[in-house]
Amino acid sequence: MREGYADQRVRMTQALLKTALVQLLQQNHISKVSVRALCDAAGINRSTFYLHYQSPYDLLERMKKEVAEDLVRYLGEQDVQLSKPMSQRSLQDILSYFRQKAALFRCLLGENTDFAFQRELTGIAQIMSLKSLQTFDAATKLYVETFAVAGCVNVIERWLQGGAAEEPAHMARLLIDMLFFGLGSLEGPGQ
Amino acid sequence: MREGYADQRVRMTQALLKTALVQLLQQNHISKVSVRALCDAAGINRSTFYLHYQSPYDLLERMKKEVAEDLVRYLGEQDVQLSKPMSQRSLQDILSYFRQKAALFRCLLGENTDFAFQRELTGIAQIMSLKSLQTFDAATKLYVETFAVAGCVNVIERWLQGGAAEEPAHMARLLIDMLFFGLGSLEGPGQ
DNA sequence: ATTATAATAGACGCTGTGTTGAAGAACAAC
DNA sequence: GTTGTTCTTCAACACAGCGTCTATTATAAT
Repeated sequence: MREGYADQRVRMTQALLKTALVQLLQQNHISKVSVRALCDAAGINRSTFYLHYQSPYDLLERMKKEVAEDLVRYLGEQDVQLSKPMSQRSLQDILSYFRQKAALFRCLLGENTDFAFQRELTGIAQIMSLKSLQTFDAATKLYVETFAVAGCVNVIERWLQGGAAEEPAHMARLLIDMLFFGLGSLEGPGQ
Repeated sequence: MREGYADQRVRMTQALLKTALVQLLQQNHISKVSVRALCDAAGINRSTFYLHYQSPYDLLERMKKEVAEDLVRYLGEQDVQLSKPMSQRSLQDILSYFRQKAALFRCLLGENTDFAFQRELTGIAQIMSLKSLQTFDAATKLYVETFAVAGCVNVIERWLQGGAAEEPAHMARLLIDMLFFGLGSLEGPGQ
């Protein structure tokens, strides 16, 4: 069940399938990715696929889960603090991480998958939930979190789709400003 | 091609199919909705379906387009001004409209469809684009719009999923505050 | 080298697809 | 109402992909 314990062949097979899926998702929506095409692209026998996954969806979900876990681990290592006022530095770290794995995130956040990964990220944000929100009632807190995460995730997605041209520091500053001070604080072309 | 010109039978058929799709989307992801099941649920012959649509996806896309057009028409009638500081009153109108058609929007924005409708709404917002953003460079403007629309749409989605319990006025105020003044303005349980 | 396990090839019935042609029913227009 | 048109139905079609299975081969772990 767990990744690290499998034998060499298994890891190879799964890696090939993951790569193939990312590749196919550049062009087709996940719903149009057939087991056949996936296995062809991976150079894997169709029977073998079923030894590991139930469907392309299943594979995609597991990839999301892995990426999410990896992200959480990274955030832990960097000791990123979403609590208290989120520092620009922390956000910048996160953005750098995203840019580093741009192809994967672009795939998982892109239009060819579904909302699920965005929800996954929302969940992460909730776990690390902003301390400053704890004074709100539950309903409001949920709305605020949703607003913040959805806004950020979608901006990040656009940033990645556009090739992540801007520097993480620049994006971090923009996000922080919008988040904490609102559009009102942005009057005029800031910089 | 256009809806209004079709004969009575056509309108009946399409209405039945739309209702059936909304129904099926309560439980299944769009990718799992087969033409067969859709036609069974609608009480329509499978051949007939292909006379009007290419696939369940196609049907869903057209529904989204219709809803979007209807929304734009409504916004026009209400003379909603997203330009200048968006008034709470305008936003409240929009939210009331959403609540009024809650079942449909919940379906179109929910987890069983894809990002497309959210993008559609982003497009609408861009057309009515906030005047106050025109001073920004193109890239920043896109990010700001993305942030604002994604945040709002996702909050609205959660609101609808939860049964739209809060009053539109309350939600409008919350959104306006988050949008223009940021999370910093929300300290403490406001009301 | 032995053993265990993974990957392959090929076949199976099944379900859904998209199209077709002929027959029937409902409609709009007169 | 009758007429001609258009829409819907029904049954059948070849075709794609699915998910499972068995026997066989290949390869990693010990």
